[in-house]
Amino acid sequence: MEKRVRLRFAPSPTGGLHMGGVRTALFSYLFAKKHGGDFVLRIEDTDQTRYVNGAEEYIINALKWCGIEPNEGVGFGDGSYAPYRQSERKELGIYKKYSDKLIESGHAYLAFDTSEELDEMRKKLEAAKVVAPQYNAVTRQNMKNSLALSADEVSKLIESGAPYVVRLKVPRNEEIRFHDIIRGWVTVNSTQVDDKVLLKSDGMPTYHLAHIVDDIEMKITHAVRGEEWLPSAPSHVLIYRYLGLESEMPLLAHLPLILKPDGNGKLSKRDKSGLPMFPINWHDERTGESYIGYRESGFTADAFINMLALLGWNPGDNREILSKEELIKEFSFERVNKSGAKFDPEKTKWFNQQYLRMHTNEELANSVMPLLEEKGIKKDPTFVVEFCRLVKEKAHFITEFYELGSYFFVAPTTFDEKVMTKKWNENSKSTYSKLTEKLNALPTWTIDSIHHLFAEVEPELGKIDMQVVRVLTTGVAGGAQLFDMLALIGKEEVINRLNSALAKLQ
RNA sequence: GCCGCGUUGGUCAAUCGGUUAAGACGCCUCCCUUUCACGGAGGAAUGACGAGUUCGAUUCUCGUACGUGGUACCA
Repeated sequence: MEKRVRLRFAPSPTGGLHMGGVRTALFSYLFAKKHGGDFVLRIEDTDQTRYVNGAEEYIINALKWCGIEPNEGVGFGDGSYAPYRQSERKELGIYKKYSDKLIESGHAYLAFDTSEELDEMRKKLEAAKVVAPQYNAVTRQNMKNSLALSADEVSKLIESGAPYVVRLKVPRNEEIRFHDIIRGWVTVNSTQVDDKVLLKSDGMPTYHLAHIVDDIEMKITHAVRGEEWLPSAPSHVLIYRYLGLESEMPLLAHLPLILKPDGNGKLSKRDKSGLPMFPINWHDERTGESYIGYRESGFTADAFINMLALLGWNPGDNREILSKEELIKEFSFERVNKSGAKFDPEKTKWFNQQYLRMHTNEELANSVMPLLEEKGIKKDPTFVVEFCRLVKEKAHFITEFYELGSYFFVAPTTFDEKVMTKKWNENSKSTYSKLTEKLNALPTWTIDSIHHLFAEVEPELGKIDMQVVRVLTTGVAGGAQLFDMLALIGKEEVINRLNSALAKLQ
């Protein structure tokens, strides 16, 4: 029988979840859903010194907004493998149990070196021109550990209460080969792998031990994480092997990194393109810094998710706009790229624009209404719905709607100079005054009636320049469809605007 | 420094030894439009470099360069 597919997203609550992390969660989620499996949220809070208040809650809320909802885990309801916080799981004694097992089988050992002693060792080795100083098969003989010390000395140290860590005993010069679903076979020589700390002196496991123990205990079938973990994967393979569980090891998938749009390096917390790096607003209590989110920048969650999914993955055909259901249907790790992808702000905006157009005017109005109210604008829903219809074609963000169509609500005080200097002449005032009168005489005020009036009136009044009408009524050279816009603004307001504009102009 | 991973237009990318090397974003031109957009049609722009394997390499191998990640009692 095939094992039930189970994937986990396992962030550490050391800060806001950035978009790279969201993508990792997304890919895991898509794969789990595609195979009718489980998606678990596990919180890896083993480093109490870096714990940030509010980070865990943020992660949960961010996943919720994105629609990447675990069916099991912190914030989403316990399944059969609770608890889902490593700090709580430590109380179960599971990490200790596995670490003891490794010690008993001779694959791990106790190390009493203080951090000062470790620093000293590294300095000494550097001075001796050793390029990569590390705790390993050759250096451990000169350190304070249960392999170098006599049994007597070790038990004395333990009795005296000396703090110690548990380290993995990595063999010398051995080829470690493992398979990655995205990258294929990867081979590393164990000489490059150091004796990783498994259990810290405070009794907390490190990531290396903890995630393996939990993946085993939680029956995880696929371990998905960022490429930055690739170098430590050999250590993890060794742990599974020494535990006698290599054949049950989850399939590994190391995702390519998301890189900065310009220049080099991976995405940082802020980008000069102005686009957010976080899904929703993030305020770091510890540093006092705030970061804007995609949600608050006027992105829709479906657009954000779609954009992220296509950063490092594609469905194999030309489709770029895919719903969550389609993403689930099409997703596979085989189609994930190996190389890092530069984040493209322009394309990101384009994605949101596509989704903006797909949403109905009523849906958009629901999102836009509160934003208008913040500006002190109260309009009835039918007005806002029509406003959305007229503005959405040119908007990239919901938050742009007001800015893009402020003239719907506020009469102009200045008039686009470029247009006016080019198109306004001594005859204009009389022409547009007459036009105003004609408009004022219109018995009905609809898009069609306005349109017709403009067509009819030209032989009599001469050339009417639409852009001039636009500037007189809105002040700006660009904007929504002219007749539709005039219709929505309303007869009285349009006539007022024209009159006051004409009064100001010569 | 060492080790891992990567390298197709400016960016995202398809191709799984044989193509005029798709498509998308952005950019440019034209068309549509009595305004603004949308839309449509075109255009410029690409296999890092060097060897090898092969009848044939973007595709396989090696080297170089470049990029990126790791090198903690952090994840």
